[in-house]
Amino acid sequence: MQISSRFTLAIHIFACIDTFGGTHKVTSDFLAGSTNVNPVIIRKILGQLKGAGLIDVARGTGGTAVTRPLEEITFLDVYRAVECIENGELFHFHDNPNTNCPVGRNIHHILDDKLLRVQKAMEDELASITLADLKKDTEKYLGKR
Amino acid sequence: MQISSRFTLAIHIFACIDTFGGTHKVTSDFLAGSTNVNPVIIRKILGQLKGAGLIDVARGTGGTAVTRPLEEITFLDVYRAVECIENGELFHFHDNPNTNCPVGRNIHHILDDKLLRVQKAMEDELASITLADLKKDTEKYLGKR
DNA sequence: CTTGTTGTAATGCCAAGTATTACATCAACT
DNA sequence: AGTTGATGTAATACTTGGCATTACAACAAG
Repeated sequence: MQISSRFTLAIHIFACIDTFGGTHKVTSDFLAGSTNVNPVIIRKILGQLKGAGLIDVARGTGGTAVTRPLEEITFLDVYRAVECIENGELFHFHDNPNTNCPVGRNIHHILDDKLLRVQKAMEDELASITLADLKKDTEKYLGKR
Repeated sequence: MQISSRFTLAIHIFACIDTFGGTHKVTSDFLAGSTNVNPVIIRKILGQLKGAGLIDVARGTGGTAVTRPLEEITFLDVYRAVECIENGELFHFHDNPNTNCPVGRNIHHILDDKLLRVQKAMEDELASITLADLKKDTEKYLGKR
């Protein structure tokens, strides 16, 4: 299974705030237009990002802004805000391995640390990318055309 | 979304082959017993592992064996055999970003390399673990009890 | 040719993602 | 104060993918 598009949507949202935050009011409808995704879905994601303290959303009047300096928000922050995996575990384990079988009884002991290592490698890489990097590259590509 | 349990199931299967391959005939029913998963699902996974050239499955008579030395099969090989993600992409992108919006038009250019880096970090870590490691740790834990 | 097994199709169920409609709530502006 | 344009959120529906299950054809060894 792939990681839900909520993550790429959230990043897209930040790119829009970076780009249009100064000139437009960035509303859920505006974002829905840019992403081509339903405004309610956008609002749900905005709610998650807000819940994680990454953005402010102006109720009533509308509009969105980032709360912290862009260098201080990583892709991992965004990923965690938006990806509601149970226990934060990347790998889904089969539920009830047979405890009467020595392998079934121990498979978690055998595997858990390895899976965690893989997950950590991915999360470390996510943590190495910040919204400042995103903004820089967004400007680079928008400048071209 | 989490990575399907097919992956942990496949690893569990290899642990069973390591442990019982010498003494039992490792059939889909046997594996279904150890994993507590339906035999048909097991056979489907066995088919994928076989398709990837990682195991031989004895049709008719039954039983399973690994084709290569364990040091030469990595978790990444198993992951790729079993996880049928389209294009092998870990991240799911929203489908039709608005090409009339400069951000929507460029979001793929902006993001793709970063997402690939994250995916590669994960896959490199998967590639660093072999079935020989799995066997070693399986023996370690089974020895204890 | 019997037996135990694999390969696979058909079907069903459930969870999660996404779309959509509807509406209450809110804050600014007139 | 009322209008207006937003957000927050519930309800509903659709689709997809994972997994379970039944059934049966194909197969290989005895």
